[in-house]
Amino acid sequence: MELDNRKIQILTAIIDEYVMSASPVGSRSISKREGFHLSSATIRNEMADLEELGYLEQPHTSAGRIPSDKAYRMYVDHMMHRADLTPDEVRIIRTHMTSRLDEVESVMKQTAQALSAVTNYTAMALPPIFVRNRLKHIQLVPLREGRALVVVITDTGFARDAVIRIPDDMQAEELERLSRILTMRFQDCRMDTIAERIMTEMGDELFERRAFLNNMVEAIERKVTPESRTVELSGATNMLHYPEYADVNKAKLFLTAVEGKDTLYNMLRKASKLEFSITIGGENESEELKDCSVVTATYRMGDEPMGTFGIIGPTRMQYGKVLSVLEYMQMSLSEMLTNYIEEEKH
Amino acid sequence: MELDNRKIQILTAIIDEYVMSASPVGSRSISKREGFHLSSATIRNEMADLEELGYLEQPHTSAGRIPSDKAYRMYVDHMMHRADLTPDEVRIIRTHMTSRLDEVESVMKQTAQALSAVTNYTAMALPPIFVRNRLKHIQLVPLREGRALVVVITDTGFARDAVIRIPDDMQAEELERLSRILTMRFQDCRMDTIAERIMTEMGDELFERRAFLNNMVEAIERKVTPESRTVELSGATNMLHYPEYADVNKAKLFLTAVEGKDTLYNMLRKASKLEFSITIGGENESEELKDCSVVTATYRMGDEPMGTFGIIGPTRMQYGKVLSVLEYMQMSLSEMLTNYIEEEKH
DNA sequence: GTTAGCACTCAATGCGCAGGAGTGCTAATA
DNA sequence: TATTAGCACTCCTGCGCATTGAGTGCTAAC
Repeated sequence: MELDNRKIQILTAIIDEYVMSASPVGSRSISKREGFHLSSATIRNEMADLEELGYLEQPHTSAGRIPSDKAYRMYVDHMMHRADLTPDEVRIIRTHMTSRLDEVESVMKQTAQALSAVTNYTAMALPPIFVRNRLKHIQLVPLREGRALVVVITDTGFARDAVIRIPDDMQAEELERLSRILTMRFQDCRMDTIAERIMTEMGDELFERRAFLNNMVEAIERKVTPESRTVELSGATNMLHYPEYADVNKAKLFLTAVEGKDTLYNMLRKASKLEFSITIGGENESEELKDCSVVTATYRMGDEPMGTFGIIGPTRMQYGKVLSVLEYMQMSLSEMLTNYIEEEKH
Repeated sequence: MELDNRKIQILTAIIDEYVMSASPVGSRSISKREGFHLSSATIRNEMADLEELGYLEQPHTSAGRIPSDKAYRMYVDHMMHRADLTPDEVRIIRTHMTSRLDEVESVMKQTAQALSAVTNYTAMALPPIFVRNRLKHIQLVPLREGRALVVVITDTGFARDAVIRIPDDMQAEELERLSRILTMRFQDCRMDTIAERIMTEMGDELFERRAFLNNMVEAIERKVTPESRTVELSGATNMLHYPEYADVNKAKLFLTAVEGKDTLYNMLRKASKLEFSITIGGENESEELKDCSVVTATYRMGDEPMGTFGIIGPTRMQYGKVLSVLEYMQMSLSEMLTNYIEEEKH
């Protein structure tokens, strides 16, 4: 026995129905559907087959059927069609995205908010990761006795800075000279290796300034690495609308899992290797998300993937719609960011 | 009839009991308590009086009594005693507070985390508000053709920065000169007035650079004002442990109120005028928090109040413990921050 | 003023029963 | 041979009802 055309049609109908209603689908409701000219008995036979094949499950004997993870997998791989965004949905996204581009963190926050508002699921977003960026410019600015500002600028046009201590005898000219040397020597060096390279390559040369160098390098590293594992999260409570989470304990498990953002961070980092990813129910590594699905997309600056965002919802999810929304958002984010660096680079 | 000593003793006992058990307190359980040598009948009479006075409520005729908001108010104002922190609690707080002081946002995040971990309620924290700080230094750093970084440093030692566009013909020397002039002229000027003052006092003088000035001033304003209304939130799901929120709809209301951080932001801003504040149940302005209590504390840098943090819990809250925890945290934060500026100022 | 005793109230719990949605199987039908 | 009508069966769901027990208020005695 195998999955013929009619079985696929029926399976699709069951998934559609279940996604809408959240309750087990009976044979009668399918046979009454537009486009099916089969009696409920025939559907029943087919459903029994689909169950045997592992695409359907029965909560108990006298209930209808619900799709299994395997069914959703089949659905997203072969049966699903994208659902274009309505003008309304586009409008919702647009009204959320108001931040200026140079405030990346807040852009990502708004991305998450827009996604959760438009999908009614939980949304998350990873800010751009700078470690793979390259150094464009480094500048030390004297502030006052004993303090200076160190500013690094990446090839993607973003700046990070930190106030650092400097030796009392260090003058403006020396800082200026150092800025020039560091910029010249370490331009195009990747941000994640710069700290080490500065110390090994300059440590001996500037032996008497070693402590200062160390200081500076540490400050840069702190600002550039995603130390805090930031994940912008929005709409966690959206999940409480769905009958899957009518039970407080279920809700607690889910909310606790997303509140401790480590799980999400790891998932997104893993997904950042892929343009899009869909993880269904039991495919999730995290125990608490075994009856959720996670859909992610990765945005780029130019050719370089920079960060990932996505949504979490019940396995019973509107995959088509969600994918379209993510695709739209990926496109506009990537475009915005890419234009930004093009402009930066002239 | 008035509140004599015995009534107060009984009321305290009922509150203690109810805070522990979350279920209506009967006369028997009080009469059996250590220290009471009264029969349940006597307690019943007293309880009837307390109800008449508005300190107790009865969910239904054959249930015990629960304390009213008025009772809690009385309790925190007159009956409560602080509960010293256990070494364990101090340790929990310490292990959470690991961030460097110059990364204020992450310090506040950790403050909220520590508070929620140690109290098992929901915690929130407002980062320092810079508008009342004074300018110490302003620096324009040339980045490359058409761009510069503007950095402002406050008397409290914190730096904010933004990338701005500059006219193509603007050279490094001009930026340096401008930095010196701006710093000299507007040093000690309050951050919330600086934008306006720069425009009125320099606008004519630097007529040909007016557009640029405007640009710069706007960028500063964006970074300095708490536009994003950031509230660090932690442990929202802690509330789901309490029987008050066994119903998903209750939970949803609470979590939604807390997720849209505006309510919290406003509450904290209002509370920032007070060293400590306790708001009980119906005293809350926000409808969704009418059966929560909010306890806040304000931390300072030197003499200046800088921000506020606090916890939200069910009205049935361990007020004594919570106040002690907040007091401890207020002290250590204020101390840390004050030392920080002392050091900055030499 | 305090307490023992008692009748009363009312939410919570458990049980049984009817209703209904849905199934699988069989036999008839096209 | 595939489809379908029919039917017995399963099992969740909701409802009504009686039972239980914690707690009360009141009265009368101490």
